[in-house]
Amino acid sequence: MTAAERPAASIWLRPERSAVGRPAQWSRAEITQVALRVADAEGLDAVSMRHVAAELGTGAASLYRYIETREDLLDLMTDATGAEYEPTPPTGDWLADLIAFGEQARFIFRRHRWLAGLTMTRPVIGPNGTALIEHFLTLLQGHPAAIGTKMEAFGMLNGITAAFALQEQADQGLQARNLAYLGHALTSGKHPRLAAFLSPQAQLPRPEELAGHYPDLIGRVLTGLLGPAQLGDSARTPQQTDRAVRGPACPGRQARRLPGTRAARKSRGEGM
Amino acid sequence: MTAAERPAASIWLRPERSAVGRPAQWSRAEITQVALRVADAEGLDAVSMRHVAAELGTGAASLYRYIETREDLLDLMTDATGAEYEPTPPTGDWLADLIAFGEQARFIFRRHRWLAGLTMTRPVIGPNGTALIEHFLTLLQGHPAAIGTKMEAFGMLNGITAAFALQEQADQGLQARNLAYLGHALTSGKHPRLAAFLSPQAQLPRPEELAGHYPDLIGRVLTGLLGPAQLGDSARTPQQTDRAVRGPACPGRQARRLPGTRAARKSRGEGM
DNA sequence: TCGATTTCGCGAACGACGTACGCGAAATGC
DNA sequence: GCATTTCGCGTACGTCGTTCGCGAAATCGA
Repeated sequence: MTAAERPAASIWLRPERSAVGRPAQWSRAEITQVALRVADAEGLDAVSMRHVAAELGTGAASLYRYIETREDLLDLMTDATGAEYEPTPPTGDWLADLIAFGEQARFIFRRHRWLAGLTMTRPVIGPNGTALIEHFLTLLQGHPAAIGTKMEAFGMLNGITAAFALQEQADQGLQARNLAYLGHALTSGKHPRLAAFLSPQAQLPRPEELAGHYPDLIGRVLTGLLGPAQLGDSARTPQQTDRAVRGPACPGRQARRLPGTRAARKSRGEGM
Repeated sequence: MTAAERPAASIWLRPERSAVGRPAQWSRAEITQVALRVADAEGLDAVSMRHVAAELGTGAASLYRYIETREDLLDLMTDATGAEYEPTPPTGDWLADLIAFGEQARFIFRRHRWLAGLTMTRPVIGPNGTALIEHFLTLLQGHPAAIGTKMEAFGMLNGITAAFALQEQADQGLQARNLAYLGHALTSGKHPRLAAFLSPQAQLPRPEELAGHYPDLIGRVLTGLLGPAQLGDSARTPQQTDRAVRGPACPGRQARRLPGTRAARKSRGEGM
């Protein structure tokens, strides 16, 4: 009880089980898998201590031998999804590699509809997240940008991909409500331009089109952060302050160079 | 009871109060304001029916005369923040206008730290949101893109801005935990590239730098969706399928230039 | 002015939640 | 075999969102 009160380190820094005494019946990994199944099937709200415990055939209190809080469980779930990435060796075209990386993230977000919201609100880094960052940096191996800039790019890649996923999977009922309200609001006649959107036959739901924009958009963002892709990148001296590579983008403002930064945290799997 | 059971339309489509009977003591707007204060001061979790009711000097049950569920209250809060935008007339440079629009959103997200996460997970459209979309479309007045594409751009602008805000305001304690774990993970020696990030002296959070990237990034995204900005846009025939305007999907190389963003606005003498 | 009617205020209660406590059971090390 | 250590988990506490039902307060029609 000495100091274990408030701070409580990341769950991956706390020992899972001890060598002595009665051996545990399950493992964090098993519990995490059960929680993942529940979340995928019934949503994140269904991941309650009681529900997960019941799925294991026991009571809620038992779980507290494995985790200290429900948030620990969510952290484990988030990081667990990071294991679903299939790392691919760099091809020499870093931008294409990064886009492919993002596409994988998109599929994972689709597989676990609760994940995007969780990673946005609770970005957590565990073993899989760490490996993912390392892999991301491998894809950028030889790119001249500063390491801080690369981390920033990693964060933006994840953030925007999550935003994209959330847009794709917006709740059906909610969307219908919004549409219904819009339809009503238009009767006031105060929204002529919006009216043009709802007047013809519904052209709202067409997810494939949105999805088709992803590679382009994410490519633009990454180009903005890391500079235009060129195969000769690896020939240039790595580990410098990168800004020279970038296009001007917002010319009025910043022509400044800020030396190495820290920037993005937000690993791959993280949670709400 | 006939059909009012499950669907329950958007709260703005449900009557606030009736003309007959005992008049209500408060209004939805007043309750919303109280909830906003609570959320800003103590976070979204503190916005419980009991807490908000206590703030009004009453019991939790009373609130149910005004809203049907807590989510209604959250919806009201979300839409209420939409009133904080200060609409500005179009300057002729739509990209600059949209970036300024996004910057306003960023400030609002900063003012209400609970808002970004909420809009991502529960995108809701009420009166203020409707007006906001209308204003957004006004800024794109004359742009040749199809209306559906413009709506898509609206969604991406909001989503990415929220992702940006969430990145900026990532929980301090969580970040420290992540850093602590990373430090530990590096001892395995399996993450050489990541090690390069943590090895030098601490590069602590530098939010201004991240913030400085916002106009550039959002500009690139919007350009990707809507095509490069050109002042002559309004001269072209509006309301067509836009695809011709767009650049190639994956800008592998190609020297792209984004036209001025801020300068044009200033020359027209606009308030933000 | 006076019921009839309609709505409001809200105390009390229900079920589900996260979590703490404590004890008997089960395994280990000596 | 015994002391030690951990595990399983029933029970309980406090908080949450929400429902019920009743007395109070207002409006409406006459």
